[in-house]
Amino acid sequence: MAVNNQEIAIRLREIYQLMQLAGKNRFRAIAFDRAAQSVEALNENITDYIENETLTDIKGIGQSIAEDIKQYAETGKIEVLEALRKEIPPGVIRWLDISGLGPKNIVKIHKELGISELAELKEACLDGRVASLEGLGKKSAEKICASIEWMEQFENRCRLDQAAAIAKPMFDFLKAQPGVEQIEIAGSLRRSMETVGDVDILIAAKKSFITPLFDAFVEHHLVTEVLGRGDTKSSIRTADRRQVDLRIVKPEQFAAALMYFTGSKEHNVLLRGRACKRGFGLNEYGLFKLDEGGNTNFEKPVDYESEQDIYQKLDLHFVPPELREGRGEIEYFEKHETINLVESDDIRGILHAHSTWSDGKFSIRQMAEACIERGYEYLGITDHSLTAAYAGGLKPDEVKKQWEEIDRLNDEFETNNISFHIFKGIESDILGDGSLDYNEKLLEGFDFVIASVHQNLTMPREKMMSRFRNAIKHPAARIVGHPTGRLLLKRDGSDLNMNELIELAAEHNTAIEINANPHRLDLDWRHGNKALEVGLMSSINPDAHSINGIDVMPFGIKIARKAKFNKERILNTKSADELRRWFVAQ
DNA sequence: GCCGTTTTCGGCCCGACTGTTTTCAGTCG
Repeated sequence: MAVNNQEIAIRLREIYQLMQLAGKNRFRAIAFDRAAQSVEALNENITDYIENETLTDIKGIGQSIAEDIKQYAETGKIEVLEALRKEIPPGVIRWLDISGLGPKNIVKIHKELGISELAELKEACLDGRVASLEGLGKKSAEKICASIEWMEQFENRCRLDQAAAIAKPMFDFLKAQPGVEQIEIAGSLRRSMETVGDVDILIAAKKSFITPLFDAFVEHHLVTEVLGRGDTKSSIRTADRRQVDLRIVKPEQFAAALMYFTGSKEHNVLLRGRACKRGFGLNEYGLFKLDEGGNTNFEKPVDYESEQDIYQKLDLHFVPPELREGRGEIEYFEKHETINLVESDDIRGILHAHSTWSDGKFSIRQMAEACIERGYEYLGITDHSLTAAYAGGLKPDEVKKQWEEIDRLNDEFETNNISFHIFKGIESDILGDGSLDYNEKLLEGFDFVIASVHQNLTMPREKMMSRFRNAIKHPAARIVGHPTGRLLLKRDGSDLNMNELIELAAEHNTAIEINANPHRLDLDWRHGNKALEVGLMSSINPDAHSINGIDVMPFGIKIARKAKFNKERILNTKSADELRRWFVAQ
């Protein structure tokens, strides 16, 4: 049986979650989580390790877990996992995503109330059963209920990276089928929304190919459920409950259909209104000339070949899919040919990465070498600061030792004529009063400081703002990290006046990062217009805790584009020398 | 269950906050 790293990591993490719930030894449970993390961070394919019997070379995997992995590769099952699944009903695992509710109380509620579904839990919160349990009360029940409601809002949505991971194999598979003349991903995934509902795939094919194409689609090995099967559209669900819609249109309809199904709804409404004013009708089948009575012959669309052609007929330049949100893009592309958005090739270095000095999985050298391999010119190491004890935050004497290591590595690069530089950075906690984590003298010693909030994210808005004001005004702070602290589909971020924050940051020449981790994508792209207006600088940062963690950069770049950032306003498009100058300029 | 310049046992991320309590357990980052 062919297995991949992701799949193994998912099973190991499920064991971890179930062990927590089953009240097994905490450290034994954590061992499975650690093993899952190691497998995820692995650069090689785990099957190599299985075949060579070298699984225990992987940090965090010992004899026992190695056996479990082998068992899974051979039989598709893991004994421990199967036993745990019998003990804990699958519905209860989802409760772990409820913020404010942990394993202990989950088990208490599950056992004492005899419920195991999310909907039942919400019911029990509302009717007072949860509040009546010992150790829980009215406030706890309210908090759980609010969190469930928040989760329900996003029930059928997934993160951009999850959607992309499902779309890719489907897209590649369909593209290779006979009769496919054109194929594109449409919908919110094409627009690079941070969360995606359904994955939409659009194909242009002649009539005779339609049935075999839909057949191939619904029989794909990832499909676990066929939700619908028609002549123009079929929908399926995958094992992880994601929905994929496939539409097949006539080749001559493709451009209009792509435009229509890419959306957004708001963008489409504006386009249709614009078409109307110019004597056209626009829908998913094409662009049509209207007569004076507003009628048209739908058999005879206006000639066009691409989205670009359709935009042109509407007196617009091509609007990149990321910007089709009905937020001023029509007015802009009426006047301008292009917006010059930042591109992957513009990125020259990495500015937010952790190492084994705090909670990263790889040494500074390994992270630097991974950056060199990926063609980057520099790396800013930003481990956690003192207060982040849970993440192994650096004590002042450790900071100095880390600097020595960085100096040695930089010397080594220079001696060997490797044009690569490691910047000494830190991700300093913004403390409750907005001060940073080390004394002024130590802070001055860093090349740059990323200031991030990690604790007390739920302070009232005004308190939170005064905290950020102090941090932004701090001369050492050059970048604000993940401003709201949100975790997409899991936790709302801090309540902030983002407009004020952006203005203040621009005024103090402090950048606000676009955290490229697909769980965060924070700064939110919706603040792009304000950021553009005041000339805010940003930096697209992977917040990498492993080598693989560097490879989330494309998600950050997409969000930066969506937020209308050009190359000039992104710090890590600068050369190392330019950056050094920017860090010291106030 | 994993790991080890502390190596076959005894640790393992630890301090703060919250809500429930009346001295603390559970959760979070």
